[in-house]
Amino acid sequence: MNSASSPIHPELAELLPADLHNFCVTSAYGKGERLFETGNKPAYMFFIASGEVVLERLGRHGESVILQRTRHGFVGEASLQSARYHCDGKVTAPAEITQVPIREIRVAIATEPAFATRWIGMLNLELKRLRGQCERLSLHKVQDRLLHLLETEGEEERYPLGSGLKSLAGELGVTHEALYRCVSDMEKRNLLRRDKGTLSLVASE
Amino acid sequence: MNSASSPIHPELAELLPADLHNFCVTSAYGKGERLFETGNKPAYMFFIASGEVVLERLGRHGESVILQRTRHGFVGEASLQSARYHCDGKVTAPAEITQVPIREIRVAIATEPAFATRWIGMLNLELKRLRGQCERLSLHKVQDRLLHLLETEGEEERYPLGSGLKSLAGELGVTHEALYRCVSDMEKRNLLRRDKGTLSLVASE
DNA sequence: CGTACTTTTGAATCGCATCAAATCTGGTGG
DNA sequence: CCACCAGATTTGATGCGATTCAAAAGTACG
Repeated sequence: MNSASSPIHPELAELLPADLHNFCVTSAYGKGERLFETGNKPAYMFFIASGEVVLERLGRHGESVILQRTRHGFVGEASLQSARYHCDGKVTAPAEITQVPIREIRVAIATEPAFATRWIGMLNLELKRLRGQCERLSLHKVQDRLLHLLETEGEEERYPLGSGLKSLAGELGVTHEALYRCVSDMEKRNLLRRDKGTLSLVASE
Repeated sequence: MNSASSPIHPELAELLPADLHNFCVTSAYGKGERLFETGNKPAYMFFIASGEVVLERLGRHGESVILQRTRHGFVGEASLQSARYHCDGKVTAPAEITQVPIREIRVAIATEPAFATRWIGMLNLELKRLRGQCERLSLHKVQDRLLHLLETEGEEERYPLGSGLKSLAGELGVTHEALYRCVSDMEKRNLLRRDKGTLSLVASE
């Protein structure tokens, strides 16, 4: 389903050194495609320009756990030096994705200190995001988790739903039923608005 | 309470370039001491050689959330390029800690590619650990979280308790009462052993 | 010895998971 | 264009498990 290559995303162009641009291949991906699977040997790093990708791990009983939902930026950064993927990368909404060969990234890090510093900056941001997610998951009520998400990840207290509330439920670590009920409760109490594909907090006072 | 400096931990010595060793200061810290506080400007990176340190963030209602418990390795790696700390670093068990000036680390990353690569490797490990923690926190039952912890973080299915079950409860995102009950249940059912300061799984078949 | 903290147990309550089923939706092929 | 299907959405009922509040017993430390 991949289409022809095209110019890379400006943010990616700014992060990568110029001599890496030639190794980039940008393609369109359809919903349901896999970027990689658990156990495979990582060969490419994937930059999401648009659409949505989730990192998913399967528990021993087949339940899926959403480790990360990305609509923008790299997924699987941690696989730079790994021998195998430790989760699956699945496209959940039609996406524009640029693949960059990991080997070349490693070389660039070892030869271009400025790039290494930028890469570290990216990892630091991801660490903070993950710490935030842990903090969120240690809240006990669905509403608290949802508010925390809107406050910390939302822009202007608005948060885009990639592929519906169901996938958001996975990210919040609750069942979709619980999230549906929570959202409709909060709408009734006029705390939350839901417009097509976006959740937003209603300004209180 | 800090005592005189001493030779740095071999693992740290291996990570850092030789010319950074002179900037390291190793001291003993007592329980309750703070390495840093939310809002402060990061000046040092802290390497825990022994003891225990937690990263803690206070919710708006004063509840504390444990973001990370470290008994070995760096804490607050993500603050390398941050203007401010976004959580508190608290010593929870008497510790040997080496402080390294952040400025020098930044310089070293920008001038020694091999060190940058090692640093990135460390960040990648931390990312994986955090993803594991998110996975754990999205389990719904205390017992499942505890088993997951023992299986993924334990060595030989043994896991050292730094400062008691209470702090572990925080890390698992449950109340200490729930954890106490869970542990004693599992002991009764002969699934778990608790020796002074260590939890270990009982081999099943 | 007293104080502060952890550990432990008990009882009541509440929120979420779970199971079930109905409705709605977008997309497919006839 | 319509029938149909797979998936998402929504609502309902029930039970379990964790939170919460309370209190007692154990423990470390000055």
